[in-house]
Amino acid sequence: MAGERKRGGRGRPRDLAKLEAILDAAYALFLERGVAATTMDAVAERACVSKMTVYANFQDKPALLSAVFDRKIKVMHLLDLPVGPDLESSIEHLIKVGETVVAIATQPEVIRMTRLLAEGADQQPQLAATFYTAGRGELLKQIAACLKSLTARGFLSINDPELAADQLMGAWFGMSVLRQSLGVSGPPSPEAIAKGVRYAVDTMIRARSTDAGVKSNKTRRKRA
Amino acid sequence: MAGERKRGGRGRPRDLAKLEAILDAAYALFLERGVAATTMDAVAERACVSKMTVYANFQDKPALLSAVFDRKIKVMHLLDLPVGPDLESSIEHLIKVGETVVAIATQPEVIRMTRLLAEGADQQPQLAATFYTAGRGELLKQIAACLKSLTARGFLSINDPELAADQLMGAWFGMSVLRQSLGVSGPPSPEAIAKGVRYAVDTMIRARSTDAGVKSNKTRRKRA
DNA sequence: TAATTATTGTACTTCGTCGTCCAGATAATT
DNA sequence: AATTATCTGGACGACGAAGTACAATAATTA
Repeated sequence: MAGERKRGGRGRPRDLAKLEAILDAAYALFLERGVAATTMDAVAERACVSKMTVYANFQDKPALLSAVFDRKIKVMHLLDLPVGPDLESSIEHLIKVGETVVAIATQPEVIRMTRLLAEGADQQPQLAATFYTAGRGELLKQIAACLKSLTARGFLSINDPELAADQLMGAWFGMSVLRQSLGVSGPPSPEAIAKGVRYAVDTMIRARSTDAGVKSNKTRRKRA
Repeated sequence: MAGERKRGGRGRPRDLAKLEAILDAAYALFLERGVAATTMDAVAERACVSKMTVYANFQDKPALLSAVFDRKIKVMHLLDLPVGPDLESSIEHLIKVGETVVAIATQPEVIRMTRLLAEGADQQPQLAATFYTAGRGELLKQIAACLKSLTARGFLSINDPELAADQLMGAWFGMSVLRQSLGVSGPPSPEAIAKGVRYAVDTMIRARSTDAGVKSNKTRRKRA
C-alpha cells in the first residue's frame, strides 16, 4: 500500500479500520464476481468508504489485488505434521492432517481463491507461488519427511518419499477439486472426507508396509 | 451461431472457412489473454476477417465463447478402457489409459482451458459440466467398472470401486495440476508421468489384490 | 484557536470495448 | 446481365469503469 505516514504526526490519523474494511470488501467482491467484474466503486461502496479513500491507500486496482491476497496468504496458518514414535501414531497424525487439508482446500472460498490466484499467475507469479508453497507445498514436504522417517525406522518401504507423498495427497483429493471448480458438485461432507482420507492412507500402508510395521487388524493384510 | 440460411438459395454463399478461422482465433486469444481481455476486434483481426463477419456468425461475445468451447469439447475423443481377461492385461490397459489422460490433462493448453471453463461455470454451467463428464468423469466410470469386474473375478478386493477409482486418478495426477495452474512448475515429462502412473497402480494392486491375483514378481508383496 | 492531515461526495475526464450502421465490393444463382 | 446475399472497412454512438480534481468537513496535535 502507499502513503506511509510519519507516525505521531499531527493532523487527523488514518483510520486503520477503514483500510481493513476495504480489504475485506475487495476480497468478498473478487470472490463473488471475479476480479475483472469488480469495480473500484463497488469496493468503496461495500466498504462504506469514499472511493478517494480507496485510492489514498492503494495506488490502483492491481495494487489493491496484491494487498488483498497478500494478507490472506499471510494469515494462512501452516499445518504441522508431527512424526509419531511408532507407525500407528504416525498414521493417526497423517489422517488428522489429511482431513484438515482436504476440508480447508475444498471450501468454496478456497476453491475460488485458488482460481483467482491461478488467473493472476501471469501478472503476479510470486503471489500464486507463495500460496502453493505456504500451503500444500509445505505440507507435501512434511509428509515426505514423515514417510522417509517411517521407512528409515523399518515400518514402511518407500523408495521415493516425495512421489509417495504427492500421490497420497492426490488420492486424498481425488477429482473433487476439479468437480467443484467446474460446478459439477459441491464440497465433500466431513464424513466423505474422513472416509476418503482413511482409505487412501490405508491403501498406502497396505502396499508399502513391512511386516515389522503390521500390528493392528485394520492395517494387516489378509492372507489366504 | 445465428443466421441459419436456406440452403441452395442464390446469392453469395457463406464462407465456412472464415467461420472456422474465427473460432480458432477466438480460442487462441482466450487461452493467451483470458476471456475478458480478448476484444472482438482482436478476434476479427487474427481471423483475417471483418468484425461484421464475426457478428454475422455469432450474436455476441458470450455466444462466441460458447461456440468456441462447444466445438473443443465435441472434438474431445473419449478414452476407452478395455477390461482385460486377466489381472495383468487389465493392469496394462489401466497404465496405458492413465499415462494418456495425465499427458493430455497436464498440457498447458488443457490446463488453461479448464481454468476458463471454471471461470465461466457460473454463466455456462452446462459447458463446464459437459467438459468434466466427457473427459475425466467418463473415464472415472470406466475405471470403477474395471475395478468392479476385477473384484467380481476375485483378482482384487475393493468394496467401493468409485472411491478407489477416484483416488487412483487422484494419485496419478498428484498435485501436478495445481502446481501448473499456479505457475510453480511446468508439465511433467513423459518419463515422470509413466513412473507416477505405474507407481500409483502398483500401490493399489499391492494394497487390494487377493492372493489369486498375485502372479508376477512386480506385483507380489514381499514376505519376511 | 490554529495548523495539519484524513476523509467525503460529486463531478469530471479519459479511455477502451461492445455492438451497429452504411456504402461499396465480391461471389454465387437465374 | 440481373439478382441476391455475404464480406469489407471505417466510422459511429453508447456505455461502463479507471482514475482525478476540488471544495467541504472531520479528527487530531501544537
